[in-house]
Amino acid sequence: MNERPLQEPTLLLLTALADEPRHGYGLIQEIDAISQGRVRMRTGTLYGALDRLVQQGLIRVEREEVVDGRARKVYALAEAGRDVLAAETERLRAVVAEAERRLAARRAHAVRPKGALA
Amino acid sequence: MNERPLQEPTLLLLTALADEPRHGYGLIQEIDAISQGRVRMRTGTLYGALDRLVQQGLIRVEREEVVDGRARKVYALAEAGRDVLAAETERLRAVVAEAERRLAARRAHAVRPKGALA
DNA sequence: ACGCTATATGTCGGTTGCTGATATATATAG
DNA sequence: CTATATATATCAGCAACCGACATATAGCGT
Repeated sequence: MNERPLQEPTLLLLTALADEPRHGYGLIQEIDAISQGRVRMRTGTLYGALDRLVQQGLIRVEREEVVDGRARKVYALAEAGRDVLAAETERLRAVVAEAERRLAARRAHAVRPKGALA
Repeated sequence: MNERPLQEPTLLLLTALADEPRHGYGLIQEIDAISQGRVRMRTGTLYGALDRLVQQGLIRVEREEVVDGRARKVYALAEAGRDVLAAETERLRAVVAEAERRLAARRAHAVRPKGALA
């Protein structure tokens, strides 16, 4: 089992699956929405990651269907994936809070860029 | 310029430098503290990342000193690094909030593992 | 009929960042 | 004189991501 922290594309994938099952292409659009257009999931990342996550038991193939003549694979978050996502978000939340605290509480060490005025 | 999202070791490095300058080995201990012992930064990751971040202009070598006969390099967060860290934390905070919202608002689609009883 | 865009899945080479191991050196404690 | 803590550094290997390409159907405009 891989205990390494999730990279962002993977984190977003699990997040996009957290409320309901979706198919690959739908995930691209969903992630685009979640990130307010800042992250465009590439298909190379997507389908590789989906296979990997199924392999790891974090998600599973819910069903395969054909809609408007186009084949779809619908993925759902598995229990293990839900646990991992919950743990990961909690950890990240702590890191984010710490970073913001430090950014606010920075010292006089603070960098003064050459061109900056008082 | 690399616009890819930061991985966690890098995020923690910038966070650890956000309040005041520190030297390499001090960063290992600081990150250990920040993450409540959950992340042990390896030297292989550390010194590689420090070089890379200097190269990218996110941090800089503040000074070199000798304390108790041991040489140190003290790194400080640069303006660019501060900006990146601020942007990154803000983005992560949104993702974390979204993930938690979805985890809470999950549907009846919820996974029922094979062995589970009612 | 033809081309373009959106939908939909997939492969593959290359790059990047992290891991784990190894190396080097000084100071302190036992 | 050995072990541990402090301190920096390199390198092979690996896993995940990126970008480009491939394939196919549906629908819309011209």
